[in-house]
Amino acid sequence: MDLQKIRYFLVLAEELHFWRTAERVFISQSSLSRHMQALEEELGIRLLERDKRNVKLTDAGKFLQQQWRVKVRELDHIQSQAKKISEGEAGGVSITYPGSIAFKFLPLFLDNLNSKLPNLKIELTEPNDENHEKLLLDYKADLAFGRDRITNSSIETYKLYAEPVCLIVPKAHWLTQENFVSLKDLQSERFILSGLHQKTFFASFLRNLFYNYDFEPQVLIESDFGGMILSLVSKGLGITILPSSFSYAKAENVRFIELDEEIGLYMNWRKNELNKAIERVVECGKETAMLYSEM
Amino acid sequence: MDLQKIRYFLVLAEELHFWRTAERVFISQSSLSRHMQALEEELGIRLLERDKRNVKLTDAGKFLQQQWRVKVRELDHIQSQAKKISEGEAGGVSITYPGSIAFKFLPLFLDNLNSKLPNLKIELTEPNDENHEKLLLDYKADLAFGRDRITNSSIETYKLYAEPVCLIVPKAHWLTQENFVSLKDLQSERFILSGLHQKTFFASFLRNLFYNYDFEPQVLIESDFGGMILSLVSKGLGITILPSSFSYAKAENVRFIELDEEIGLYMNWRKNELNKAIERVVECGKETAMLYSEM
DNA sequence: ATCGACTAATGCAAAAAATGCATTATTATG
DNA sequence: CATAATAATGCATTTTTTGCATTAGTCGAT
Repeated sequence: MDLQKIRYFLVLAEELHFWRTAERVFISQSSLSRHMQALEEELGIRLLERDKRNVKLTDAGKFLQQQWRVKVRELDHIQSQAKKISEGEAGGVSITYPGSIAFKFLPLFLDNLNSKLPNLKIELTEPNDENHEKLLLDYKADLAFGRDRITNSSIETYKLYAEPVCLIVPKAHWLTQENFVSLKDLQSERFILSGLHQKTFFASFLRNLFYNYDFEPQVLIESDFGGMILSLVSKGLGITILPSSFSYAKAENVRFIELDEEIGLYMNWRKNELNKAIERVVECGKETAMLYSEM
Repeated sequence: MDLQKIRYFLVLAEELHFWRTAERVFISQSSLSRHMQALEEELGIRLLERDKRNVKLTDAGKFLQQQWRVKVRELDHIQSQAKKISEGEAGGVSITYPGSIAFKFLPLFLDNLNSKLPNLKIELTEPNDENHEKLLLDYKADLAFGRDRITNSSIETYKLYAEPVCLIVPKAHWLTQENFVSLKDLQSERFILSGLHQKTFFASFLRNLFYNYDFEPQVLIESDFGGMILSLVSKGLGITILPSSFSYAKAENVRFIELDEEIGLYMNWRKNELNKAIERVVECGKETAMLYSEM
């Protein structure tokens, strides 16, 4: 069975019109017609109800449209992943990262990486839901920087460094590193936090933090995007808690106050990976962490 | 890209020998050789390292073997599901069920179903892990009988009936329906239970039960298979708790003592299902439940 | 070093499949 | 009833696939 036929079918299932479809896929109407006949024949399944004027999908056709659409995408994705493996250091890796490292560690890392493997194509994404584990296992990502260690037997993990978590207040705020005693004193403050209800590691870290200090913060605004939070704080709309990495974001009019708590940065990637470029990228990550820690 | 080529590749990736592979797939060696060349060409990916004497997979080849193997299976499965839809009431449905209903409700249901839809092919499985939800969503099952209601927006659920949960003891045991007061009196008894650590609904039901009566049972033996548990009880190896349905299993030498707790039986299936036979099967299930309740 | 056995690739001719044009057959519309 | 629309089909042409026979490397035994 030819995948091409399936692709044609998927277009036809959208268009429901042989001529337009034929045009869209650059073959003649007659060829398309015969492709569809052949496909139905091969499967032994009626896919289309044709009267001489209209085309519509049978139930089985609708089902196969839904299912095939997904699988064809997956097959394409698999192929592009295989290509990356095939091309090794001239290929590519796709990397996910938390927003906090975008200002210092990540640029340092990319710079380092680029000088070591100048031909490697790099694809960066900052995932919203931080489900790194799934992204790695589905080959949507090859290397995931994250705030937590993934515990999965087919994923390798490495701690790069730890950094303090900071309370961030507007410059004009009464609180300073010197007069800061405990989070408990901030019960009446308004917080801007990244979605506490979320399942990300940082969200659960925060929940836990407030739980330990035994109070519920007044959350004024929620945002997943650290840069946004920072800018709201600088506008005096509230205070927040973020990893100290954000101090490199050059936000104006804010003050960072270090807490006792620390948060780690981890690097996660698939074990037994066939894409050999990734090993090199991992090495480079470890090296960058050294560099970073010494700065 | 022809799926057939991929199938050939998967065989070749196992055999690593063109002649043997060609024989296994009933084509000539030359044809196979050219198929593999064409496949590599199309993908732009080297799959095989050939010297004149040996064949082995490249890294990309290994990757594609792993991934394609899965996807090809999935595509086949999709196709067979489409076939069932296409054939309607002359097609088939696959049904999962918990062991407890195998003695009375299920035979009644199947009998009823068979008289209503005599051409329908039925595939029965008793899943170990009871992850009905996933089975339904992956189209591994079309209708799932289970002890819990699945709450998923694309799954429809219907309560068939509720039945008491029973304590089951050997005939010679001192405990009877009359002298039974509370589970608490059974702290010193030895239990044979279905794996309490499991994630099945019945396991969590049991955990909850013991939690409410505020004691931890002494679990002597664990088994997932109700029939086995029953036979162990009849041999005097311990006592157990199971849905009262098991009383239809005609186990010798055991006594059932009804508890106050009840447990339901639910029927779950996909919403907006294209396989029209399933609607009829569902109806039939509801009808059977009426019948069953009146008996 | 030489020979023979083994194995993947290739030249070639025959067979099969796909393609597009022109045409047909059917149906909806005015 | 004429017309426009549209999917299927006959047919000649082109492209692809197939298997046989052969070639060309490679390994191992002598």
